[in-house]
Amino acid sequence: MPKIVDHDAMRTRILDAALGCFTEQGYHATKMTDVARAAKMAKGSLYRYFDSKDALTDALVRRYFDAIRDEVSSYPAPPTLGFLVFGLRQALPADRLGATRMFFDVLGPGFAEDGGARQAVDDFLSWISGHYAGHLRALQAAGEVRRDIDPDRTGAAIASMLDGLIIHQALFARPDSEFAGTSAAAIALIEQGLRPLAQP
Amino acid sequence: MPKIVDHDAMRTRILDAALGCFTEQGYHATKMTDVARAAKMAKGSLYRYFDSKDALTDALVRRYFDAIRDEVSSYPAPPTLGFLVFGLRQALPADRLGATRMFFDVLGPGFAEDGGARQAVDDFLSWISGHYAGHLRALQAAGEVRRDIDPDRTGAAIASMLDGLIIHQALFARPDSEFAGTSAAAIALIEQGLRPLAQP
DNA sequence: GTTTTTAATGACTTGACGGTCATTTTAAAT
DNA sequence: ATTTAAAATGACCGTCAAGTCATTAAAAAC
Repeated sequence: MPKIVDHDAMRTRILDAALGCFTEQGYHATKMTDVARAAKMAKGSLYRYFDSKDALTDALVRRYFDAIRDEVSSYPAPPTLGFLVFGLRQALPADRLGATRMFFDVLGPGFAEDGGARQAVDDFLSWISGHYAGHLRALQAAGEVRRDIDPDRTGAAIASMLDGLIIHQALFARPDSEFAGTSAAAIALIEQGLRPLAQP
Repeated sequence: MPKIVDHDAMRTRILDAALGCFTEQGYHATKMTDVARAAKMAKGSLYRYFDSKDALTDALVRRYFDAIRDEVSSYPAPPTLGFLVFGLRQALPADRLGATRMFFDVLGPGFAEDGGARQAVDDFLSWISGHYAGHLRALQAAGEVRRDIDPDRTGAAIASMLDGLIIHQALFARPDSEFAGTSAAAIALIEQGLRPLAQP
């Protein structure tokens, strides 16, 4: 007899609306009222699905990184250094900049709290570092990558360095051509750094 | 006849107090009352020296980066690749992490505004990128760095990549030993990437 | 010591937004 | 068509902090 709705679908609808608002106007500039309007419902309804703005944000951040992880996981392991480098280039897409700026916005003021959104990003970074490390290890075995690098440390280094490029572009938007040049230089540096010295 | 105070000294005193508060409690958790207490004055007095919390923050960020710029400018140009790399290592100090976290905190919500604090950081990044580019150009001439890299793009890439390391450590504090390992791997990658190929 | 002008003060005003809840609406079941 | 329990609503509340301003304190000049 009662009215029944699809709880999960509702949460998805709200998260989609929130992502749109946050990306367009920024996280702090977005009021719960805005999210409600974007999701075509009243503010009060939001609170049936998320306990607070923080809870909503946590769910959003987690969903975002889970999706990237799933996608990246589905790629085959790179058989050569060239393929690895190709993959790194793909990790610097223009369409991730809006979300990156948003995370900057979200995480800043939240640095006091330990759980929540920050943890989700932290988890992802640990994962991607390990992911790169695995590739590096395999490529070392194949003679495609210098033997004298530490795969774990270098994997973490690559993750942080690429994120540095993304963050800077997200916050200090340069012309696309300039960003492309900077990215290319960074990738070239990493590629040369990984390449084994030619045997005389 | 009127009472006179040293306006600049007063601003410095307030900025020092604000830096302490922001670093310790975070930017958003710090209220103007807190800054006033730390500076040993009443809240109303702050507003004689800074029009708003934003204005205070802008001045603080600008002062911080100007100081780094002055310091870095005073170093002699690196005569070899080894010296350049040594300098890059110095650019990853543990004592900059608190401030970095704070800037993250400040810049996030402010991404809507264009002037102000963000501009100050932007200016600094442009400057440091150019600074590295100058070193790279000189070292290319000296045969210490590969000729086939673009100094400007690579300078910008190095600045962003190092900042990535700093930001990650600031936000997701890893044990010092781990950060040291990741940094070392990153620097090694950059060094190998810059080094000219050995002539057979 | 008196005057005069600027500096300092902190209680108060103001605006804003996250979250609540009494009321109304909806739809499933019979 | 009626019942009924859950869902939706949005006006309202409480909180909180930035910024103001009438008043008081300070010190320079004489």
